[in-house]
Amino acid sequence: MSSPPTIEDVANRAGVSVATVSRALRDLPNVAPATRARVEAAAAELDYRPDPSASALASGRTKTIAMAVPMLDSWYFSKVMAGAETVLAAAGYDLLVFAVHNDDPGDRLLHRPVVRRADALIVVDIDISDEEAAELAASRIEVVAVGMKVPQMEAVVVDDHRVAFDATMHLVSLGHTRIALIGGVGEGRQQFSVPIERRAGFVAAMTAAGLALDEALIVDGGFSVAGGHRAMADLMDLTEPPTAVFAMSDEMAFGALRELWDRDMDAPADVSVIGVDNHDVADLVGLTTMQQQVVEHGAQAARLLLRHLLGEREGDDVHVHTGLIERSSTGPPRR
Amino acid sequence: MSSPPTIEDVANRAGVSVATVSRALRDLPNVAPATRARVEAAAAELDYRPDPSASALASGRTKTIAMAVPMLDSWYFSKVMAGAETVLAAAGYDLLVFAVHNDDPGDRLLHRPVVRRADALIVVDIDISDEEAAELAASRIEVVAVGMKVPQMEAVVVDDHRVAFDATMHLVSLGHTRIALIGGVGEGRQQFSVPIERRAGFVAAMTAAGLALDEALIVDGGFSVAGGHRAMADLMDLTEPPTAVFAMSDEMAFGALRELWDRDMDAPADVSVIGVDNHDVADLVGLTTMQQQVVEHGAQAARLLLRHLLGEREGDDVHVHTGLIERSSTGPPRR
DNA sequence: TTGAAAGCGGTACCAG
DNA sequence: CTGGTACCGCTTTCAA
Repeated sequence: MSSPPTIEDVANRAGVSVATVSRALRDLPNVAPATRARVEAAAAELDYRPDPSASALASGRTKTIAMAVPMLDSWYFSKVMAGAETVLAAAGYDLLVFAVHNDDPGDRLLHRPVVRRADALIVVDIDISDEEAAELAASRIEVVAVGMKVPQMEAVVVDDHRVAFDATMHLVSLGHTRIALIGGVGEGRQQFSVPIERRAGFVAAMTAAGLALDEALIVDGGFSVAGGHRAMADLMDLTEPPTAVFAMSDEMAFGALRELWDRDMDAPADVSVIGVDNHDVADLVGLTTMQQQVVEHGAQAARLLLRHLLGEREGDDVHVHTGLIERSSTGPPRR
Repeated sequence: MSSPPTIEDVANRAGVSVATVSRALRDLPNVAPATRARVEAAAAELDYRPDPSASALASGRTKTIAMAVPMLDSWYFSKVMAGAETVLAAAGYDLLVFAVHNDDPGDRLLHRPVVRRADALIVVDIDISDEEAAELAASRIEVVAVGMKVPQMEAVVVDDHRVAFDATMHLVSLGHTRIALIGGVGEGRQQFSVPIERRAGFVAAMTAAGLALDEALIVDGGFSVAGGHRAMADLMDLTEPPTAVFAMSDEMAFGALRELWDRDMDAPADVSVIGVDNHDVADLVGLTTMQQQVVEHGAQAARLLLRHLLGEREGDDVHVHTGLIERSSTGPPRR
C-alpha cells in the first residue's frame, strides 16, 4: 500500500535526472539510446506510470477530450460516443462525457469544470449561441461540432436537406402524392438545425415534384417513439390521411408503425413509412430508411480534433454520407 | 486571450492570502463571514474557477469517476452510463468512460491512465480476475461493480437466477412444456456470470415444473439480434421445435421474432417468446419481457460510490428488482 | 481566523 | 546528450 512510484524514483533507479526520465519516457529526441533503455527498464521494474494531474498541470495538456451531448442514453448519441472513443483511445486520449440539459443562458460550456479538464471538446447537437461560439473560439479549447454548424467551428456535417429531399423523393417516385412529414423540434439546448434543414428538404422535394404542400400533414413527433406514435395517430385521424410518411428519425418512424399496427393497418399496404438513421432495429421491423453512418460521425469528429491538436488547422468540414435503404415499409400507394 | 485567473489573482483582489481563498471557496470552516463574502465577490468578478489539475495534484482527489464497459454503443450500457452520469454530475463529479475490449491478461485496469485520473471506478459486466480484484481492493481507487459479483467489491446486483426462473415459469404457467433457451456467452472480457446464472435459473424452473430438459433446446444467441435470429432458425429447424422460447436478452428475442416472421409464423400463435430488459423497442414489437430498471443500475452504482467516497463503507450490495411485463408475444401453446 | 510556505509530480528552459 | 531548477496552481500543515 505504499504510494505509487514517482518520476524521481525512476530517476534514482536509473541513475539519471528526472529531466532525462521525462524525456526518455515521452520518446523525445536527445536521449542516448543506452540511457533511454536504462530508464525504460527502471520504469518497468517499478511499474511506474506518470501522474496525469501532475503532467497536465506542468504541460497544460490533459490528454483528455470532453464530449457534450443532449443525453447519454439515446441510440444516436451512444453511437457517436462509441465512434469517438475508439479513435481517441487509440491516440491515447481519454473521453469525458456529459449531458447538457437546460438552456440556462448562464450555463456556458466553458464554465464547466469538465471542459477545463479537457484539451478539446466535441459538441453534438447542442444549441450554441453566437456569443458562446465566439467565446469557445477564443479559448484554448479546440472544439468540433457534430450534426450542426456553428460559426467558426469545424464540424462533421450531414446534408440534412438532401437526406430529407431524397427520402421524400423516394416516396414520390413510388407514386405517392399525399405525403406527410413527422418532424420535431429539439428540446432544451438541443440544436434546431437538424429539423429545420430536414423540413426544408422535404418542402423542396414536394415542390420539385409539383405536389401540394398541406400544412395539416406536417406534424411534430418530438424525435421519440412515443411522439411518432401520437403524430401518426393525428395524421390517421384526418379526413384525408396521407398515403406515405417521412419521419425525420427512425424512432419516430417506429412510433408511426406502431400506430398503424394498433389500427390493424400495415406498411406499406395502407401507408408507406420512411425514416432516417438506420437504427439497429430498423432491419427488424422492415423500416425503409436513410442510412447514416452514425459511428463514423463520432470517429470523424475525433479525427478532426486530433488533427487540430497536432496543429494542423485546415478548416475543412467533414461531410458524411447517407443513402437509401429500401426495406418493406415503403411501396406504391394502394390502387 | 489572457490566461485564466489563478487563485492568486483572487487573493490579491480580495486582499487576503491564497490559503484563505482556497478555504473560502471550498466552504471550509474557520473563515470569517465577511472575508468569505469578499473572496466570493472577487472570484465572481474575475470569473475565477479553480484548475482541476492543480487541485487534483495538490489534494490527491480528481472529482472524476471512471466507468469501464465492454462497449459504449449498446442499449444496456448507455442506459447505465446515463443513470450514473446524472447522479455524479449532481454531486460535482465528472464521468470518464472507456471500453474494455480484449482479455489480454497484461491489461490490468489499474494500469490504464484513465483510471489514474479518477477517484473511483464503476465496472459494468467486465470480467475481473481474482488477482485483479485484490489489486483494486488494495489500491486507492474505490470500485463498484454493476451486473456481476467480484470478491471484496460492492455491487449493484441483479438476481439473474430469479429473473430466468420467473421468465421460464411464466411460460410454464401458460402451459408450455417444450421450452427453449436462447443464451450466450460474453465476449472478450465481458463477464460470464450473467449467462451462467440465467441458465441455472432456467434449469431450476424446468426442474421445479417437472419438465424434461432437452439440451437441443439450449442454444447460443451471442446476446445480439443477429445471434438470436440464427439461434431461432436452428430451433425451428429441429424435428420437434419448441413452443416457447426464453431469450436471455431482448435483443436476442428480437432476433427470434424476426426469424418467426421470416417463416411467416407469429408469436405467440406459433411460438411464445419472452426476453429480458424491457428494451425501448420491446413495447413496439409487443415483446413480453422481464423488466429491468437499467438506468437505476447506473444511478445506484453512482450513489454507492459517492457514499464510499464520503467514507461510509457499509459493505452492502444493492439489489435491483425485476418484474414481468406481459405483452403479446407470449400465450398458451397452440391446441 | 489568517498567512507563510512546503509540497503534489511532472515539464521545459537554460546551462554545461 | 544530460542535469539543475524554476515553475504549473492549488491544498494543507503549522504558526502566528
